[in-house]
Amino acid sequence: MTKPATMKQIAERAQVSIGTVSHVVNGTAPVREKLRKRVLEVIAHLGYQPSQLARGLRRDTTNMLGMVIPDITNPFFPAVVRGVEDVAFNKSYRVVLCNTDNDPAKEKAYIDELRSYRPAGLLIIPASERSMSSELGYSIPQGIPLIFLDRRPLDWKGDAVMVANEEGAFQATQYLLKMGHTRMAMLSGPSHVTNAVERMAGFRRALAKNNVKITPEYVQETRFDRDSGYRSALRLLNMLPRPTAIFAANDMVALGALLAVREMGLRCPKDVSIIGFDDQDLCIFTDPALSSVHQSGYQMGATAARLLLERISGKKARPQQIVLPTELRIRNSVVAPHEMHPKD
Amino acid sequence: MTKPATMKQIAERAQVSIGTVSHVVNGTAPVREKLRKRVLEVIAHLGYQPSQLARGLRRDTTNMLGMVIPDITNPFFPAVVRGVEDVAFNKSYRVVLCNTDNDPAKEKAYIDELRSYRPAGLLIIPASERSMSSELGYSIPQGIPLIFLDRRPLDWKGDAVMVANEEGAFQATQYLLKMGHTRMAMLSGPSHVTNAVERMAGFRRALAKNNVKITPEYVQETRFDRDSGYRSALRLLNMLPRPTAIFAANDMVALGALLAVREMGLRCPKDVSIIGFDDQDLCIFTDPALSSVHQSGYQMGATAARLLLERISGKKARPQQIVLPTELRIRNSVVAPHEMHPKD
DNA sequence: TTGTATGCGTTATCAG
DNA sequence: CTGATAACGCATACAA
Repeated sequence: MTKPATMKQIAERAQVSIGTVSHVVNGTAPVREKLRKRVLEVIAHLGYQPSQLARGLRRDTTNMLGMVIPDITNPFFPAVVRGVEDVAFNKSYRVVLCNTDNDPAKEKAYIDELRSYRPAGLLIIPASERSMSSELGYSIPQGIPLIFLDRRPLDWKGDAVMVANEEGAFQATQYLLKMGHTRMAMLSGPSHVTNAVERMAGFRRALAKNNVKITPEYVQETRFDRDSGYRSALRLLNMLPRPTAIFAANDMVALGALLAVREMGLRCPKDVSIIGFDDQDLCIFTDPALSSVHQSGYQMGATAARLLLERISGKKARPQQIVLPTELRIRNSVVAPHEMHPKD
Repeated sequence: MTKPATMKQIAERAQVSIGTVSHVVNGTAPVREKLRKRVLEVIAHLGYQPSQLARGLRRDTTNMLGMVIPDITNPFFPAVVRGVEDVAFNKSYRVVLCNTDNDPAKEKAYIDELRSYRPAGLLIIPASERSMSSELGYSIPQGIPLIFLDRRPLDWKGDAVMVANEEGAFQATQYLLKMGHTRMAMLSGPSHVTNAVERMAGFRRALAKNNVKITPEYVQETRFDRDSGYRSALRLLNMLPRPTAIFAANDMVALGALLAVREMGLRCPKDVSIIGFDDQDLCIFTDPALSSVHQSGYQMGATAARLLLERISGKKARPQQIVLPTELRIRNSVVAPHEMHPKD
C-alpha cells in the first residue's frame, strides 16, 4: 500500500458515504454512534490521514503558519522560532520556516510562494525596513493575518511585536558613560533595519544627555553578523585616538569585536570595553563574560504567535504594536577607561 | 483584490483557454509567441501565483522538503538546516522545518502530518534510534524519498548522512590519554541515539587500547543539552577521586560541564580538562577556549539535500550511507592532569 | 498549436 | 442523521 488512504476508501470499507466520513473526521455533524465507531476503526486500521492539500484547497486555508527569518544561523532567531513553535504546535498549527539570508529578493520569493500555500497566518522578521513596501514591487498580502517581529517595515501600521530597542541601547550607553568612557564607539547594525536604527537612537540620546560629543568615525555601520562586526571593529581599533568603549548592535557583532580586540593584541575590557545586545546564552561563557542588553527571543516568538492565533480566529481588535522590555545585564566586559587607572 | 488570482481569471483576461495558460506557466507544450506574451503580461499584471495546493493535489507531490530536527535551540542543527536550505532553494525546493523537541510523540505527529502535505522528500534527524520503527506504531513512509541525518534508526538500511563519530571520539580520548589523564570521565549523551552510542564506543576503544580501566561511575548518561550536562558534571565533580578529564558528547554538554566546574570553585583546565564534540562557533570564545571534535553541520545538510534531490529526480542507485569526516581541534581546555604538576 | 473535460481528495450544501 | 454532488485550482489526456 504505497499510496495514502483516501476518504473514499474509508467510506467504502466502512459502508458509509464519504460525507459521513468527513463528518466524523471533523465533528461537523452528529453521526450515529455505531457508524462513528465503524468509521473510526477503519481509519485507525488504514492509518488514514486527511490530505492537507485537498483540505486546504477546499477550505482555502491550511494549518500552516508561515515564518520568515533573516538568518537561522544567528541563535537569536531560532529562539524566536522556538517560541512561535511552542504555542503554535499546541493549537495544531505547524510552522513553515523560511530563511531569507537577509536577501530581499529571496524574501520576496519565499513570501510569494508561501502565500500560494494558503497559510493561516504569516510571521515575518523582515530583511529590511523596505521589505514588502510597494517600491519593492509587491504589497502586503491581503486577507491573511500578518505579524511583524523584531523589526518592521517603515510604514507598517498593523500588528507587530518588538522590544524596547531605544531604551535598551540608552541604558547600555548610559552605563558605559557612567563608567567614565567618553571615546564611545558604536557598531551600529544595518541602517535599513528598524531595530538597528532604534538602538542607534538610544546610543545618541545617551551621549547627548551626558554632553559627550559623538565622533562620526566612531560609529560604523555593520551587518548583524560576526564577520561584519569583526571587520568594522578592526577599523575602529586602528583609529587614533582609539575608542575606549564599543557598543555593538547585537551579540554576534560584539563577538566579532571581541575577536578583533584579541587579534590586535589588545585586551577586553582593559584596553577596550564592549557591550552587546540580545544577551544570548553564550554571553556567560565568553572571555570576558559579555555584558549585554537582554531581550527574550522566546517571549517575542510566543507573544507574536499568540497574537497571530487571535487574529486567525477572527479577533478584530485594532492593530497592536507590542513592545517587550529589555534589561541591561552587566558582566565583565566593561571597565573604566584606561586613562582612569594610569598605572597600566 | 483580496483573493489571489486564479488561472481561470488569467485565461479570461488573456482571451485564451485555461489549458493554454497552464502550458505557458509550465512550459509543458509550445504556445504561439503572441499568445504566450499576452498570457505572461496578464500574469505579471495580476501578480498571479499558481496555487501550490491545487498543483500539489493534482500532481500528487509538492516542492516542499520536510525536515525534522530535534532541537532548533542547539546551534548545530540550524547549521544543518542552513546547508539543506542553500541547496534546496536553488533547485526551487522549499524546506518545511519541524522541531520535535526530542519528543518521539511530537516527531510522529509532525511526520504523519508532513506526509499529508505530499512533500517531495523528507530529511529527518530522528529523536531516537527507535524513531519510526514498527514498535512505535508506524513505519517508514513509502513512496517518498527519505534521508536520515546525523543519527539513524537502528535498523535503517536506506540513505543516511552522518559523521565519523566513533573515530572522532577516539581521537579526542586518545589526546586526553596522551596528556597523561587516567581518571577519564564521559558525559555520554542519550543512549538511545546512535551518534551518542558511537561516540561512547570511540571513548571506550581508546581507553581499552591504552589499557586504562574504565570507571563505570565516570560515565554519565546525559541529554544533549547544556542543563543536562551541567547536572551530570556536578555529579562527576563530587566523586572521590575526582576525574581529571571529561569528554562531553557534544558542545552543549561541554558548556554545561564548564559551568559546573566554575560553580564548584574549580578551574578548567587546571583542575579538570574538558573536550567537546561539534566544534561550534562559540568554542573559540569560551573561557578557556574549548577543544572539540569538529564536524560541519552545514556540509552534512548540504550533502543530504543533494542526495535527496537525486532521489527525487528518480535516481535509483542503491542506498548510500555517507560518513563525513571529523577532526580534533585543540584549544585551551585540556592540560596535563593535576598530579603531573604537583606544584599546584 | 489550442481548447475541453476529467479528476486529484476534501468540505459544504442540500435533499431526503 | 445520512447520502449525493458541486466546487476548490490546477495538470493533463484527448479532441479539434
